[in-house]
Amino acid sequence: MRATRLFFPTLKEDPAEAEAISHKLMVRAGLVRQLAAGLYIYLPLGFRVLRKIVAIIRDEMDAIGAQEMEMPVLQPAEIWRETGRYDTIGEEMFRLKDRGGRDMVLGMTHEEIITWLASREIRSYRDLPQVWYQIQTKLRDEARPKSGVLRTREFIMKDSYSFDTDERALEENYYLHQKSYKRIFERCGLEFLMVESDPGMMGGATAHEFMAPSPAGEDEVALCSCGYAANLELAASAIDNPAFPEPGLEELATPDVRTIDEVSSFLGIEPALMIKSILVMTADGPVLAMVRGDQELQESKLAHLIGEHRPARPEEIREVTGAEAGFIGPVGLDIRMVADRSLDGGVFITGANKDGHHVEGVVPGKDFQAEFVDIRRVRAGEKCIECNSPLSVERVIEIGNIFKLGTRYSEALGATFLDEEGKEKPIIMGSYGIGPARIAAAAVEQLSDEKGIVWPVSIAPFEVHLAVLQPDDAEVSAAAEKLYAEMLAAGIEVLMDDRRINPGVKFADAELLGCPLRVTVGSRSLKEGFLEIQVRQGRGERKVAPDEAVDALLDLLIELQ
RNA sequence: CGGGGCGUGGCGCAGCCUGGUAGCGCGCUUGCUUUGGGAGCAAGAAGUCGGCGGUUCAAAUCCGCCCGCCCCGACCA
Repeated sequence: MRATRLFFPTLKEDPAEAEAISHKLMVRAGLVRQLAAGLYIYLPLGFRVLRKIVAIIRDEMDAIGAQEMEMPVLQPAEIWRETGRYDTIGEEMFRLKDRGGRDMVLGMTHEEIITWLASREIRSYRDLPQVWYQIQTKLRDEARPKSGVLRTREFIMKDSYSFDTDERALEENYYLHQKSYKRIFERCGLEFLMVESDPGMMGGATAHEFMAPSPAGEDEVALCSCGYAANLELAASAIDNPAFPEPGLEELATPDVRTIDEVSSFLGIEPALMIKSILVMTADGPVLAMVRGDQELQESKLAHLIGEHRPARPEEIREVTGAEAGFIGPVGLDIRMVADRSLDGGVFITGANKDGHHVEGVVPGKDFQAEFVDIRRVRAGEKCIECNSPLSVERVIEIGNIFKLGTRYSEALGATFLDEEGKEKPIIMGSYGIGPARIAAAAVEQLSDEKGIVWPVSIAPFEVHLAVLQPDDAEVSAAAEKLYAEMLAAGIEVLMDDRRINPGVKFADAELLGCPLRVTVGSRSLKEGFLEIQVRQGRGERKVAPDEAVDALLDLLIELQ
């Protein structure tokens, strides 16, 4: 490709609306343009990257025997009602009516459709196992699109679904996907982790996420040197007990001190000796959630236990506890109570449910009854539950996930098969997703430098950037054209910058675009009989004779793989 | 959905407080020069100042409503 014919509008300055590195660079390098919140146009260079990523995914999916198909984006609401998700998902799903007034939705995922298909076509255990996949656009009316292409309302996604006769076979497919995903992310040149994850609305039993470490990520994971790795949504840890005082209920006047910080410094005690009480409302009434004063509540863990909930409003807090938020506690309350395990067996200070007062000497399990479960948020430095080493916490971009769905969808949609004994059974399913745009953004986040993007060879828009410094100089032009033709013949993907612009601009654009190798053809070095090859990553440079350039490039490309 | 910020040629911004002929840098066009790290000179094109309404002799500027975009939080297969 010649730069004079390629549409790649580069920008000298960062776009005002961009915050994340990948967002800034992808816009500046002319890869994408934003149409509206969470909607992006992929320009030629961006689309080339996306296609390469998709090709790698397709290659690896095919390699584990998955079969690609294409499914409608527009779907009848009826099928989503059958699994119950039409009602549970809410505003995140785009909904519309067709001309006949029928309720339709725009697909945000395809469990319903694929299971519908399986329910009609799979009859016998002889038809199984099957693994079907699609690489298609999904639509979600995100509450908050952000960070460029990292969270958008429309995005392509590879989704695969496995259908098996039993848990063992599902286990096999799950494992195959794990291996396949690892190969995909390795081939894409990413640093990544596999962590335990919360199955969430997928409603499955086991789930893992593939995460690319990056400060631009939205998720956090807890990691241990022993290999323990989990999304903070469900990560667990061990924490030490403080030295507890004597038990024995005693009311304390704590006028105008409400927060944990205020109370602990007012009383001269450490926050770990307090109980933090949070009142939330569920469909079944109020629930008091409690963690130690120095800890934070992990909402997703609580949600697992009590279902959908929201923080109580001030007047609700008053009604339930008789006090304002700063003075509430478990003692004497007759509502559902959920306490973090770290509270079991200690002696604490907490709100007295009386304005201006706290109560000390509170023994959980004795002075109040509660369900003791893990509902606190893991923090760096706490101990691993597997090996007791200190945990680290890292910010990550979710680039893929795998779920064991079980029979959640097959039962709802009647996807069954007859086993060897002629008995009807629900198909055991798994669901596996990868976001190509997130792979691209994660690569930019992880590998860019102050000059621009540094693409891995496997997903670079072009492998070689051929900078022709003096396109009007007959000798330079001839040498460049010859090299260009040789590269094409050798199967090298090359972008030849033949624009009549200053060398400085050419170099800056080359570094911004981030192709792995740059070849410079200029009159100065040509007179001395050489060309320069620069490796984008690290920017090491070497001189080669024009005749040896293609071989040198091929060698370097292999080296960089 | 709650909180905050922003909206002025293609891009990045100033001007708004204190109302009075719309400005800067980059980019773009033409010409000449330059040609190994974002060139110089000259001449030019390009803006309903997000929208609607109000106040005023006069609104980019003041007031109200709305829309859009970004950030934090909630949410998130």
